[in-house]
Amino acid sequence: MSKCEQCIVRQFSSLKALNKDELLKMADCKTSYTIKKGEPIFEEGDTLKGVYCIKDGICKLSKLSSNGKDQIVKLVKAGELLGQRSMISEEVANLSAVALENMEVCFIPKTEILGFFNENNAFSMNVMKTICGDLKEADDHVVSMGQKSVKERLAETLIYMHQTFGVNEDGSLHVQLSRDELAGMIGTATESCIRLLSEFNKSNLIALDGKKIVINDISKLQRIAESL
Amino acid sequence: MSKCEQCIVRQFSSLKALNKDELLKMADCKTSYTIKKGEPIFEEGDTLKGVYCIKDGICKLSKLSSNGKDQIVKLVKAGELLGQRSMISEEVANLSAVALENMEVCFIPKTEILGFFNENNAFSMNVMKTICGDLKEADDHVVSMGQKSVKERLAETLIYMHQTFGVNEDGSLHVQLSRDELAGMIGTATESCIRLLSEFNKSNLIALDGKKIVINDISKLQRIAESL
DNA sequence: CAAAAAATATGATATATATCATATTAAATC
DNA sequence: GATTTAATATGATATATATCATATTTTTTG
Repeated sequence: MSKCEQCIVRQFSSLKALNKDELLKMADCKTSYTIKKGEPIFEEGDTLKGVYCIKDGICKLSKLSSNGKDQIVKLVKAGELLGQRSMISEEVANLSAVALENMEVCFIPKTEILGFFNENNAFSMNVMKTICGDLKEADDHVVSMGQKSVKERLAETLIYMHQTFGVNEDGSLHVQLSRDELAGMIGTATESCIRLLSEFNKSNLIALDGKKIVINDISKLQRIAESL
Repeated sequence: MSKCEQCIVRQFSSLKALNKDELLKMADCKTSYTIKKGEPIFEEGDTLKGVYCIKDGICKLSKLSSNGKDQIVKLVKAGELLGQRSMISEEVANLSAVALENMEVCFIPKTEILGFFNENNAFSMNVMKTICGDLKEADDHVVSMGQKSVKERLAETLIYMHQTFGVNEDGSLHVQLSRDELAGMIGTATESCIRLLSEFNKSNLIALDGKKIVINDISKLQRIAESL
């Protein structure tokens, strides 16, 4: 069993505030497992008994709307934690987390995390700042959703994916979503999403090759995203 | 100068965790003032030097989108605090806070709040839970914005205002927004908002009298809001 | 109180987006 | 590898929503 010390999650998340003793304690009670592409880590309404460290892979956080469709609220990558909000609020999960690729995650029981929380001020401050960052992002997301057209939101989403998750060797976006999922991110019908992608393709803003998307002209996309 | 002990904000906000000593300390360094309808408490980009307690009145939290329009993200009423996120994130304000009615607010310097934060665990836990609650609300808001039609969002917003801010003696919604502001809440054009209000009025779901809105059939509105 | 300005309202029309239909391609399964 | 199933793509059309124009009402200002 690894000691958590060299783990990517430790480098990027709130956990960087933990000391050696705390890391050892955590390593002792963690459970590691793999999640296959398409499988859930947890689902909305689930009672979470701890938090999940993402060691490898990317997942989507989504919520089922009353119209029967899923809205993807956020994508989360290796190095981040899941389930912190539910733990602090002492509520069931508000969002579902589903793997977009094969993933490696560790589960840390709530009691352990809450222990660090009470004893290690830097850790609790980190958690707090992460959640504050999420809140700011979510507020900005509401503004985009309310004020931008579908085309603007698509441009914005492509840029977000490019900047946050980067590209493969061939220059294509590393996160690969189905057209349906992409539509679920921007809040539109799948056909509309496909049509706009074709349009961006025809005007050479992007290049399409199956599920692969290469961004050719990010500054023009940026201008579209900002209603200019 | 009042001692904060009996203040409505103390009863409803994170401040309920403060003890008598802390309240006296806070009373000592607070500054109270009034804000007239339409005036800002702070604006996006402002560096906040503390948090604001709302003693009386309601304000809107909004953000200017790149299309030049304001999206209202949230309404906040007496008993709540403003500026907590910026304080924790150590960032400028992400949203503007503008009074929808004449308001009474108290300003508490950051240093004071951070002091309580470090010494009083119940207080910091309360702040944290409030922010987690805001995050959940914001995520749900994103889902509505992405998946619901303008009509559904209008219905939802009317219900939200009814349930959160209540009604006057005559049964009209207590929060009074201009048509323009209401449009800015649901993320639509002012004319569309006006038209849908007329439609709801004609089908007797609501009654309109100037800026006053009376909800006649909340269960039918609920059904509209939920795409049923 | 009158004049000006702003907010509300409604019609006409344009545009964006959703929906339905169907073809084509890619992926999964036997 | 053939068959089935799902994903992608595109056209035709319907619907929702935005925009522009203008009238009416309300509010503000002098």
